[in-house]
Amino acid sequence: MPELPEVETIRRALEPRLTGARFVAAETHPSDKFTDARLAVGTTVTNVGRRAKFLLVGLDNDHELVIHLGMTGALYLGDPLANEKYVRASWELDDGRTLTFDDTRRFGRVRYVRTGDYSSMPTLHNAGPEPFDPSFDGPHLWQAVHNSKRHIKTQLLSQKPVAGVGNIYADEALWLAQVNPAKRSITKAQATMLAEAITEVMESALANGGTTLRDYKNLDGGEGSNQFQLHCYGRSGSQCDRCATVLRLRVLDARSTTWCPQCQPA
DNA sequence: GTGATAACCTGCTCGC
DNA sequence: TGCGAGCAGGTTATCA
Repeated sequence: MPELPEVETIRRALEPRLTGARFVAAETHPSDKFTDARLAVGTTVTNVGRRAKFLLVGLDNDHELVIHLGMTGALYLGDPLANEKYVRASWELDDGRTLTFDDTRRFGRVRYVRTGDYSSMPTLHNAGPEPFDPSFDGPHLWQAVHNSKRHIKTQLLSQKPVAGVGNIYADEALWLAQVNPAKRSITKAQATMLAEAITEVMESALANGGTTLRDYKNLDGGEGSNQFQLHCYGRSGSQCDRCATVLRLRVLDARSTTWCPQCQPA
């Protein structure tokens, strides 16, 4: 499930290889989620950026392709995929290569928008600061969450306090900051610890090339290695690395959530 | 405006 | 072995 570190890993690999290439043809799945991909035909890629979990492919006509990988999306650049069963969009480039968007569950999407106009994508439009942005710190996080009555984890997943956090890194950051995911209010001190934890787990995951649990693949089809560094997510029933208490699992706002009842008291 | 919930999807796991 | 149910989860739409 690509979150910020996974999308950024893909972006870093994609930008030098795709910039300057021209889209000469495109084919898509008939779903409205993907048909925008055809609108890029005839344009040239000027840059590849990222905001939150969205890839932003800049084009030379003042437009962008906005690509969200959803749960199972992956991009490949090179020859067309041998197995086209789950190909949702593919672009033929002027140098003979093919950019392929493969997405088994079809949770991903492709949009063609004016550069910077994300009004049709509310999550992107309203996304908070990046975790590596100097403006993201404890005071900002506390200010963003302290008036809400929602669970702190649910607020993180909303992308509004900070961009790019998904279920894996939300669990990891809350564990690192020793904050219970079901809390509906946190102190300023906890907000500072949580902001630092979010930045730390994101930096670590990025350095490890992302987390591959099931579906995530980088641009070359390889896997990340951050799954070997996880302390909390997916480890329910195992002992906490900090206090040896058995980690618990619950469903919080329809999201599986792992936490340590000792380190992260309610 | 805010919060809660359903829908979208399909491969995988588990129990019978 | 085969079948069905349940689960995984990011974003959007809808309703209260």
